[in-house]
Amino acid sequence: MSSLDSTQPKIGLRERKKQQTRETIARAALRMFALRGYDETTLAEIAEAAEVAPRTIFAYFDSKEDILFSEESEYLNELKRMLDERAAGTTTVDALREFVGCMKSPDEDDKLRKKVIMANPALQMKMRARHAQLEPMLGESIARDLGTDADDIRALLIAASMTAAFESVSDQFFQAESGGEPVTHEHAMAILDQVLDFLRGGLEAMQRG
Amino acid sequence: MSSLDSTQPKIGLRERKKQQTRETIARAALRMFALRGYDETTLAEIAEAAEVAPRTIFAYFDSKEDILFSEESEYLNELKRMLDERAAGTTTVDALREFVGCMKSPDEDDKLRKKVIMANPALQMKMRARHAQLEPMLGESIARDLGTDADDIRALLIAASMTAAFESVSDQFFQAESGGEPVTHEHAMAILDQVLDFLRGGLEAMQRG
DNA sequence: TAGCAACTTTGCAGGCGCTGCATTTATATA
DNA sequence: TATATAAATGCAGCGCCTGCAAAGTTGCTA
Repeated sequence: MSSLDSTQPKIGLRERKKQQTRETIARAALRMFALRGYDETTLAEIAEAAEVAPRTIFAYFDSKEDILFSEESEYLNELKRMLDERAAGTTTVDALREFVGCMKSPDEDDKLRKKVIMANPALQMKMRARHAQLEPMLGESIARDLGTDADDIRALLIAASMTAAFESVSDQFFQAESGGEPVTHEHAMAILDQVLDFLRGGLEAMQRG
Repeated sequence: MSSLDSTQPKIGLRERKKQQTRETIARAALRMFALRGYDETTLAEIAEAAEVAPRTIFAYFDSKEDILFSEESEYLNELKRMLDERAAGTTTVDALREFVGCMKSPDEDDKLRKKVIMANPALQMKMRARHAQLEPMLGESIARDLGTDADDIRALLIAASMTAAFESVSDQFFQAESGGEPVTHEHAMAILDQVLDFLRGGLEAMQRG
């Protein structure tokens, strides 16, 4: 171990270059999607703009779609991690609250991505499909909280409501850019708490019913 | 009007043949998907089995995916129609209740379709995406009931909950085949009513909160 | 019933996304 | 510097999908 001292070349030139190439491709693609449309941009053109061979793109992304969505998907993975590794005693709802609390507001690229997606119905559908992955994830986590199966109607309802709340919050984060008032974390939390009231009341009513 | 009497050749041979061809293609495709897998079945093979030219398939279906999903989509269209044309005074919830009440249990082809979809993660995602279309539809309808915007959190929550309920019911309709007890309309209605209790209680709690 | 108009089916050429495989080029290590 | 490892590329090819024009059907009417 004496060989690795103060300087830490742990992440060699290789890794750095890879990271850089990946980002170059993603940025080039995003720019072109925004400028000319998703369908109108070919992988060959992206490759040219990123100064790589078309074949190389597939060393970094699974598909054209993935170039656009992979970054956003990181988000979901992070949430998944938080749900899996949450401390004993904390609930799914707590984890989601914490997650929303830590959400960063969208940067320029996020906005561009959203713009590209919103300009293309097929992409909107694909985005929905990705977001929909959230629901079974939450449902499972909630079922654990409740000590029931994942197909328990209560778990499903809670998961669906929380997903809706989450979607609503992220939508508003974006819509805020285009004219609306700025959406703060407090605002997001307020919505989340409304949803919590809704859930509490709903579950109690089910118990009684 | 004297010319069109008892016999009604309204639907000519042409229309009938078209309908028949469409069905032939759909059935051939479904059989092959079930037998060999969706990805493993090419359009050329489907065309051969259906005894049409490959190019002809696209006269009837928008895409390979559409061959599998178009029939199921009819379902959603019907629901949409019911929501749009529902009598004044009846709510979205009423319309959904009626719809679930009229749902026919799945036939052999429905089951085969489900099997094909469940065997392929990508298809499952696409199915989710299609079902997700239901939610904004319901949301809009509910917002009308409530006299609010479609992005009102209450409308979103109700829509999400109802969608979850609907999904749960149709899932159970299918799962019932594979070992579980048969799921009756009464059972479905019971779930729906539970969800209604949940909604009522939740909305009241939000009001108070 | 012959012939015309409208419609359906088909073939052809080609674009695009994506993949496997082999080769070349660049980086890391001994 | 030589060698092992890994990334980038080129190439050939499959499969989905499209536009377009030709060929084949069907339905109506003179």
